[in-house]
Amino acid sequence: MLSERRAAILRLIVSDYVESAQPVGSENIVRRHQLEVSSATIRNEMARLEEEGFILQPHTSAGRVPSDRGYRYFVEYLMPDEDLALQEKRRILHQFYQATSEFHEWLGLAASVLARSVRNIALVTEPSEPGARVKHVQIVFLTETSALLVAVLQDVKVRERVMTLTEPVDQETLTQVASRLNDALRGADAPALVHAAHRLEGLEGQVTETLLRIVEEEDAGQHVHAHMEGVRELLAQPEFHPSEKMLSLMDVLDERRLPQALPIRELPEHGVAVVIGREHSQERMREFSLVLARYGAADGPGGCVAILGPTRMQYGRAIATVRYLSEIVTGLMERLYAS
Amino acid sequence: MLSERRAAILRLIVSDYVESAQPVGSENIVRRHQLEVSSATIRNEMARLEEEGFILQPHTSAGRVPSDRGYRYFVEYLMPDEDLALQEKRRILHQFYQATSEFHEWLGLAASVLARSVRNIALVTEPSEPGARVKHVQIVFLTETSALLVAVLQDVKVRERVMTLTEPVDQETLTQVASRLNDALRGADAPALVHAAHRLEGLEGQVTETLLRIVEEEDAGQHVHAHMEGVRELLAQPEFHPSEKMLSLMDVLDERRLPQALPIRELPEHGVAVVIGREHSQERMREFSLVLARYGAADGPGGCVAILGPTRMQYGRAIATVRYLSEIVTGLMERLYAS
DNA sequence: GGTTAGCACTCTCAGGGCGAGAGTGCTAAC
DNA sequence: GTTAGCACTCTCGCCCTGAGAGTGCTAACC
Repeated sequence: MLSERRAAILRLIVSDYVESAQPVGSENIVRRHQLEVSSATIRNEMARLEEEGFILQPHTSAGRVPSDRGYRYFVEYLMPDEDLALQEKRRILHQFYQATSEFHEWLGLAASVLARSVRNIALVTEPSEPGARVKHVQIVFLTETSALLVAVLQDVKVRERVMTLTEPVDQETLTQVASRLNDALRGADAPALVHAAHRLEGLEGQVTETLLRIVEEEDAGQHVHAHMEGVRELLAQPEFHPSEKMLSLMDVLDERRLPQALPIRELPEHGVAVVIGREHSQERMREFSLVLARYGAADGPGGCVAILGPTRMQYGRAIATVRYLSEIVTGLMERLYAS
Repeated sequence: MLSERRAAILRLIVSDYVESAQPVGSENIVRRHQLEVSSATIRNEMARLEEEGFILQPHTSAGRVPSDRGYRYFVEYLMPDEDLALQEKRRILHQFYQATSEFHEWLGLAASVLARSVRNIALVTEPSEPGARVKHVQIVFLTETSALLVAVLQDVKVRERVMTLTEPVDQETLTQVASRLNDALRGADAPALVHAAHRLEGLEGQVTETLLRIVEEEDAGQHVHAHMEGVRELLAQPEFHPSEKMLSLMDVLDERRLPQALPIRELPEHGVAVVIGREHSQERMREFSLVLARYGAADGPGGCVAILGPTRMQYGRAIATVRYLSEIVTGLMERLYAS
């Protein structure tokens, strides 16, 4: 434990440094906080604090900076037990009342509020539970030899998977299978599914095994998705030496509507479109170039493959790669929608 | 149209500048490409190119840099019609054979391959189709007064939504409603749903309206999600003046397993955990701090709310905000799982 | 013994000066 | 139309310097 005075000094160093991002010196500390002692005394104490590893000096003749250990001590013993002002709480809560009622979007909102509130990166993960269980199953006809398995898990999570079938079936059969499995597998977790998979045969067995794989992946936390916000806030902090151009890129990326900003509709049927710098309709994109291509069948569903970079770009290579990947994805999709 | 020689010079300027990120000068251009003419000639031509707006000078006595118009001309007329080497194509294709068979993940893979291949940001959107149609509907019992609507759209997209019901129902009823709606609404698009919503009453009407809202949102492209990769690649380019610390942050973020890296299991039931700098088990996180809290009921599903930033952080504020938001999310979740 | 004034010392940082280097445009001759 | 030559401009890296900030030590003081 630190003596009371040393602790007080450490507290001041931490809070000043957090605020200014500048190493804090003994002289400054007395001046800013009107301490009753002289800077020499502070210096003596600081020397001790440094010996014990709570603070460190970037170089001689610089002020002190808290070490990890210093921060830890601060968090553990020195930090005022802060709580948000009532007003701020109300402001935050308010935003949740206005939003949609989709839980998923609430999480995104939480991340966004958090990031803006503390000017750092905020992460909010989707909920998950160790022992995933099947709540409901549905199988949808796609083609004669493929079907979409939709599984609702106990914690209101929906997982889907395309299955390739060994023999042709119709929706009627699929619905019946789903109905039987719903009775048999309600509330089943991984071990129960293993058991059931041994017992069941044919289509039912195949579906059960797919369910098992879904549940196992869930248990392994493989698909835990996190909403991330505030990268721009963080990179704007002085320790990252932010450059003008970098921040303007971050602005473009933080824009939630980036995918919508892609001029997909204007794409030629085949081939690659290039938008360079000031040709962009959006102000923010004026420093960047975009190389993009559509994928998917001409009259069917489709999306786009794109590259975003500075106007200084290897256009030839970019175009060739975008084109090739859009072809690959188109191929994959044809296989999925089958024929 | 540019004269042949001027076009050739523009091409050299573009390709040299793309490679080096340095303004290119007349002397250098003749030396590097062993031109038959002198630098003075090049200078004359360059002066013309600048007059016509194809290139520009950052300042007197700097070399020339292509303008947006210059790049455009390059892309339109000067660019060699590049195609990827067969070997490279094979390398790319190979990765698609190894991966899972989930279309969604293929798109992520495409983005990742693209980003690494051209060292820029890659975007790949999920497929979408202008006139969304309902393919299959399922309704899952959650609580007496809430149900989960799962809709499969024509283009194999699954959308879910929690519905609050006006009167208590059981799974039996829900299944019947779903079955009737599946017959009535197969292949329905937005206008058809509007029509049906008018005709149908009670629970069926409510579900149809929810479906309508889902389809409308889909048509508006509101949920077009894009896989984004390669932010780090791009920020490492010289025009962004990348700093050491920034790149190390990007490394942490590009790590796909970031959510898994959060030590959720070790979280206390209530309260907030703080991990500072070198306390992290992961090498890469050593320069950063993490403030995190669990949300969700103690024995039910849950996730985590976290802040990631440099060790220089307003811990007090961060802790208070994380705590408050985890409480809010916990509350929302309780309402969802109801009681 | 703790505190402090005084002081010599160290190191960074911003600014100025300077020369090298790169690049330009112009002119006159080929 | 091309080019050698030249004067000119501007950046950039380097060095130097002085100011400023900060430190540790010592000796005196309470």
